[in-house]
Amino acid sequence: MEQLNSTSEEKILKAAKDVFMKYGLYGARMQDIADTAGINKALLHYYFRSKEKLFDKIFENALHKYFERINVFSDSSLPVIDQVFKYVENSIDFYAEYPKISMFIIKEIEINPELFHKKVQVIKKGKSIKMIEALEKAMAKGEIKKIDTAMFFINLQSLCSYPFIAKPIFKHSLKANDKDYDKDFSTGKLKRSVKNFVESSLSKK
Amino acid sequence: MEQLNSTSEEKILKAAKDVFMKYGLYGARMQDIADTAGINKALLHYYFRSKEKLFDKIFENALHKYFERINVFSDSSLPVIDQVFKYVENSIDFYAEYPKISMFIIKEIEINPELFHKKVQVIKKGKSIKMIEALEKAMAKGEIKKIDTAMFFINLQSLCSYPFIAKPIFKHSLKANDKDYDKDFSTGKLKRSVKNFVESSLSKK
DNA sequence: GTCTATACTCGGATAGAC
DNA sequence: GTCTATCCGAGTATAGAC
Repeated sequence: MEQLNSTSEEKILKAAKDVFMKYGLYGARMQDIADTAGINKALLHYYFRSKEKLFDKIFENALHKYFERINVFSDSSLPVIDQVFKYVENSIDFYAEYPKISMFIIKEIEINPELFHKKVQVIKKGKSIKMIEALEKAMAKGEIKKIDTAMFFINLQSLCSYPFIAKPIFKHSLKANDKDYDKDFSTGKLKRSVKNFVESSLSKK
Repeated sequence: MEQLNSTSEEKILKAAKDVFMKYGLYGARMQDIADTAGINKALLHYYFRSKEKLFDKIFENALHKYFERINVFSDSSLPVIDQVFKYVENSIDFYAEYPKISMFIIKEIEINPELFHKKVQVIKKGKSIKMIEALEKAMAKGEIKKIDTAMFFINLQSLCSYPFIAKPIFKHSLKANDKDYDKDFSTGKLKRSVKNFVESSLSKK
């Protein structure tokens, strides 16, 4: 899957992302990355010195992208529910594009929690989740139901990301072939159903 | 983490499960499994001949356990909503006990889809999901709202399993330390919130 | 910058003693 | 059944030519 109009470094990063996301740090093979990138194995070391360093780069990029998405919550003047709707749409579009990102992060945390904590501190600098803060405010003003905002957040993340993660299982369980699942399971349908969840969880009547 | 009152074979299976679930087939190391089991590397080969064969055993066990859980749906005389409630409780208890099982299966499908399909055919023999069938029936009788049952099933699985899978991320994002998360995130709270989802999705009024 | 050839380490597997 | 010692292929990394 060589990309013709890109530098070797870009090709390597793209290939490394795919291979590391599939196999993890220890499961991935440098040869596999080189083949995927369509270049020679020695070149990997020329650009990134070692497997660990290359992995580090990929992992860091993934963390950035993920936490950026998680924590965007615009301070617009819209009602908070509409803001959550917007968040849901963006999240689902995001996961449709990067279905494996959260799994990748989760797996690597399991293997190397220290690395994760170190890197996340740099990225997040102790910021708390904006959506939760906004919901707390709205709740205080009586705009929405009284809820456990952290649990709501967990539920929301679950609904938005798990369908993409577990796609291979669902595909099979629901006895649909590739085409059927991808057709049935349009992101549009998912968005509607998650929004229903938001509505019934937050709306007062 | 050697278990004193068990045979070597049992120790190996337990250790192999932990190590394979953490690192996957290619990332796992036989030495690591042997150390975890508190036995010698040669003994692994004595009992299971090869890494692949040992992995196969573990993967098969996981599939069995997982699909058994997914597909239990009692034919009791209870209203279908109560049956779904029951299903939710059992599922959450199950995932609390085996938090990594679905992730393990998903990752390995990604790496070796053929193996998965072969094994699942043996396990499932083409059976479709009982809960979905029950819901379709109830819907036809007008007992519940008109819904997309497959999407409902996906949502339900998401709500029940993702919180356990993503625990390491949530722990961090919600800025709680281990204790806090485990306290806050009681399975009781989760069960209630998922049941609310079921209620508002299915109940006619 | 990119390649081929090669050094060296790691990890799966086996032989053989007990 | 369980261990130590060892073999050998696979995988990371480097040297050096172009």
